[in-house]
Amino acid sequence: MRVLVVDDEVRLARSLRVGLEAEGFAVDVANDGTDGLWLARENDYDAIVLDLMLPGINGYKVCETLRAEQDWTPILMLTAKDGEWDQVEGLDTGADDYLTKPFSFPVLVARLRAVARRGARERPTELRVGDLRVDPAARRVWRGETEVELTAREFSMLAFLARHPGDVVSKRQILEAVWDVDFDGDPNIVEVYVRHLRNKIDRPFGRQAIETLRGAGYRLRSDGG
Amino acid sequence: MRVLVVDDEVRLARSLRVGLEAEGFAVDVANDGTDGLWLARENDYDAIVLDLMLPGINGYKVCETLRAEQDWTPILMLTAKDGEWDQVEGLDTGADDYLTKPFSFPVLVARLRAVARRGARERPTELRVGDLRVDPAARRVWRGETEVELTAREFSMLAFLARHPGDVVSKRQILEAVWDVDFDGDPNIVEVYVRHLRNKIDRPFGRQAIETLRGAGYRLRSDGG
DNA sequence: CGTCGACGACGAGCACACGCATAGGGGCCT
DNA sequence: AGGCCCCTATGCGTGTGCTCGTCGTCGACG
Repeated sequence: MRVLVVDDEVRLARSLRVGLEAEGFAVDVANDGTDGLWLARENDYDAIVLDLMLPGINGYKVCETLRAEQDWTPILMLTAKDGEWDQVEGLDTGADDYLTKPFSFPVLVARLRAVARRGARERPTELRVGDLRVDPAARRVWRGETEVELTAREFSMLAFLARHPGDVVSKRQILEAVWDVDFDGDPNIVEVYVRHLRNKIDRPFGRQAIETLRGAGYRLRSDGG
Repeated sequence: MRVLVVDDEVRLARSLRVGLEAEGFAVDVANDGTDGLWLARENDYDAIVLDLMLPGINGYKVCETLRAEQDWTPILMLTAKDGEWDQVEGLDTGADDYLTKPFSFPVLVARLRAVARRGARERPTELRVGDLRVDPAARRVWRGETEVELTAREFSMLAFLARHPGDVVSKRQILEAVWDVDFDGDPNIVEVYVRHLRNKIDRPFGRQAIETLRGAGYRLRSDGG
């Protein structure tokens, strides 16, 4: 169980290292945000304990950056005063849990085990394919900076494609994912909706994100067209 | 140290009772939400372990009800699948901590001690979505500076929406959260209440906080409209 | 290099189910 | 007894999903 501790308070960091190692964790320590980010990128941790207040890059940004780079390592955020830190905000940044200082060590361990056990869940938050952004939770889509309105079916289909960027997906796969596993209508419907999608996310922007592979299926270009 | 365990899984409840008593807790057990609520009202516990999925009144509602009655007994929420339960939502309902099943017993004990030690906290939580303010504890709502009067159902529904600002919530989700997990009546009821809400928090202010997404559900604009 | 076949693109039209609106009855509490 | 709230029931408009027929285009093969 590998853990990265990012905290600038040297004494606290040290006692965390000792304590966690006694609990059987393998611990790395960084004393500022830059180092923390670097270590997090280079290694594969089971969890990261991240202080919010840091010299250089603060914990908030570190977390945000990792998530933006598709790194979903579980993060336990440490916050100094509960007043100025909004829990919701913390979790929204992409942290998996938070703890308010001062905290008791057993609680930290318990929480750490909990977030690590849950593991790096892949986040549904936002799919990015080139300059195409799909947010399944909010059911919103952007091409670059402009938002695009899609109907339920259109969205469902784009979301499916966006989950397989650069891959060829057959008509059958699309039918099963977007319609039903035992869909037996006219497969033509897929072509119709591909067209609708192209009219909304490609044509107005003079781009070509959805490619046709004759006899094989469709492919969403991973560079977004 | 008195603890109330509310869980419908009889075997789990029993082993929790045995384990916690071995740890020195005095344990009461309820097997459904109704009993749990009743026991919580009648007695003065140091903490409550509350399962989310319950027959009768679900854990979500139990928690909400207690808080509405100004009962701040620390609550540790147990959630079945981490997928369908949003941690933020759990904490905002008024729970003090949460634990995802399956969990290890020592972790449960540690967390339980932690929330109990912290004690009955005074309630801060207020949900803010744009200029819309929802106070789940006090059951009050403001649009800007003017307070809005809502009925129980209306409030429950708005609170749910406010816990997912900017996200689409399906009619099914709303039914499960606001009504019951196994609600089987006419989903039309959701539309009716959406209308009521709009009449109270949107129309008088010439705003549009609740959006309709055909075939998908509803969305509370995160800027409040 | 030309022809033919198959697959996909396209446009328009139709049906329907989804969501909106409103009214009214039943139950609970005061 | 009255009022309030919750839910059911029904009609209505419209956006959405889907069907269908035709046209265009790619690719294979002689």
